[in-house]
Amino acid sequence: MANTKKMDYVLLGLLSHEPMTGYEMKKRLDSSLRFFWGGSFGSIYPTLNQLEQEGKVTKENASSNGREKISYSITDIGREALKEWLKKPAEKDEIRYETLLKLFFGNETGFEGAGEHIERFEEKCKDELQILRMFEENLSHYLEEDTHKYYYLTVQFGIRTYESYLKWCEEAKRLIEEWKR
Amino acid sequence: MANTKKMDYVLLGLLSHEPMTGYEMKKRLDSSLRFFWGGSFGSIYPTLNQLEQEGKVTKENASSNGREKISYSITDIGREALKEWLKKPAEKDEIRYETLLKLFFGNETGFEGAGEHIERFEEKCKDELQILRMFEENLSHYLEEDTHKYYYLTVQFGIRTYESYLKWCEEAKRLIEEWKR
DNA sequence: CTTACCATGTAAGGCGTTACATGATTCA
DNA sequence: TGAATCATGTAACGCCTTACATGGTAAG
Repeated sequence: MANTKKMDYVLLGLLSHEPMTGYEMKKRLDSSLRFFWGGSFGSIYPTLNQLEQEGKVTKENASSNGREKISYSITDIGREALKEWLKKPAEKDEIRYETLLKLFFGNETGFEGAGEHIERFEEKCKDELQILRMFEENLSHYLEEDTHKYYYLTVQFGIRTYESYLKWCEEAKRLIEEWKR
Repeated sequence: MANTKKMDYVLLGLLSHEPMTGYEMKKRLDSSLRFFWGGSFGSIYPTLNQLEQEGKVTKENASSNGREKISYSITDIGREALKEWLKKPAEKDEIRYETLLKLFFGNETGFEGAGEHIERFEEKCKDELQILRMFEENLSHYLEEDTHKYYYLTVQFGIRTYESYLKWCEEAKRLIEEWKR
């Protein structure tokens, strides 16, 4: 149950904001949602067809100049299904950090190796934080729109998180130096 | 590549600390590693057999009083494979938070619904934080042992993270109250 | 004219959970 | 005596990524 697919709700959610193509949905997953969710074309397109058969979305040919393009819109049935799901408590919040895994078993490679993992992680965090701060800045100009408010909350979450990751990096590096001696 | 299975390295890593049974490995996954990694019996036992066939672990019958029990130990080949993997940069650090997903699409259910998700999340965080602080307290008495040092770093990571989550919860609730008016 | 991007889709295969199956021991 | 825990394992099934396949347009 906790491991059932969520892609249908993700797509319905995106379409609840505005009609768009599958390609555009992928872009949203890679930008706005990238911090806490993901997905590939291989799961987007089949799910969209399934949603159409269930009457939760409608297709509309939006091709222009011979470039194939399908615009999807959410239906009342789809919106109801989305709302129903949204009302239920979140089932699973999980993190999977290979960095922490490698750190946990760090004894095999020693403090040197552990330090390298932390430094690489630190760089990644700085990059992500920069992206999130950009989102924050952009969003701050459009906070009147309600959908942006929710987006803003998730961006704040990300910023807080990465900031605390960076603080941990400092502390961890300090501890390791201490242990090296 | 980033999505190849890691279970073999997880099990090798656990066995690099000391020999143990598959059942015990599952318990470690559910305690020490629970914050950043997971796994079920359905993936542990088959992987252990695979590792044995690859010569990376050895089995030893450790049954007592008719209770079936198999103790696994890591071999030199296994330790080499583990080290090799540990030296490589982490490929994927990802979070999947259904809570944030539901929050992101919060416009469909409004501030009330969003607030409820945040409060449930807050409770979960408090529980997790309490567990982590217990680990921290226990570990602090045994920090001379090197393996515990690495464990300690990951616990610190968890504590920092949940603390910042809780701060975000406060801020998010405050913002929502403001927006409600 | 070539690279990047827009755009849709399928097929294969791996990974991992859930559920099932079995049985012993410990503790209340 | 019943529940919880120890202990191992398999089978079915679902989900998702990767890779492949195709073709148009825009920009440099």
